[in-house]
Amino acid sequence: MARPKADQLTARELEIMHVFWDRGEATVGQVREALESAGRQLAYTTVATLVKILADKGFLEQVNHQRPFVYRPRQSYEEVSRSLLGDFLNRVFRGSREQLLVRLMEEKPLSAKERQLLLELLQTRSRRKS
Amino acid sequence: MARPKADQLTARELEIMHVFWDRGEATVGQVREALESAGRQLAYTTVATLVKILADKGFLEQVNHQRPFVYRPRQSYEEVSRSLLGDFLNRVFRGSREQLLVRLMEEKPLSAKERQLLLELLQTRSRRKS
DNA sequence: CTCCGATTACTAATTTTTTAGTTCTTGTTT
DNA sequence: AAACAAGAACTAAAAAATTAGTAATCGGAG
Repeated sequence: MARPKADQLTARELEIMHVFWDRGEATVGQVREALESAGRQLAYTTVATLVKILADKGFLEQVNHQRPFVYRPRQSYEEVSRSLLGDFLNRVFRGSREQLLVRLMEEKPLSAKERQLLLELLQTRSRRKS
Repeated sequence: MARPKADQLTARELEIMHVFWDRGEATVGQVREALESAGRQLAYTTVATLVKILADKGFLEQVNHQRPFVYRPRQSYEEVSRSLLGDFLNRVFRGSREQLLVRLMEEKPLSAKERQLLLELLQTRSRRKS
């Protein structure tokens, strides 16, 4: 038997998607430039290939018919990152948010902003004590 | 050019590692059984291949010389999960713990235990106000 | 209208991943 | 000692991932 299909965003695909989530829409050339500014240098055709794959997988859609084709995300950053996080949580921490939280927090102390957010989460996301 | 090397734990490798982290050490046969009980059915040789790869990558080490060989983790769950989380945080959330927290919490309300943990984190992990 | 440059489509090469079969070893049983 | 069975090592094969070259196309410059 061989490797089975699995339709997830890979590391490189995610880098591409970040460009689209930042800009809303872009051409292959613009993506290539953006990646270059961010320090990742890829050939134009490489980026084009990735964009095509992402379109095939349903993460991007073409919005015009004139040449240079413009693409935009079909799924929001919120949706995709939530889904990726869910997978990751299961794969690495077997679904334990607690475990994840412990690991997440043991690196650096909380910033003021993070502290603020946690306080807020504690209030809004906790089960009401009826 | 071709695909470059990247030495990370894959999904399947991680499943194997979980068995070792649970038991401390095990033979290939024991790993195969454990996976079967957990619902994943893999041929003996498949598991053997994975174990070999993990040993090559430095995640497992052989502890004896009699057959059947016994292996144990060389890196703790804490270390590996922290490292994986760090990568994930960068790749998906570009390092923003806040973003991750928001996504993590918007699924389900906090359990009592999680609530407790957060309270504790707020106290111990916050910067002291000097 | 033809050629040019940009862009898109097609092809390709290489490594990894996932899965498992085949062969080789080695200790045990008759 | 011969063969048997369990396990380890070697081989294999298909799909995915990553990277990019080459070929086709299309709109505009001359």
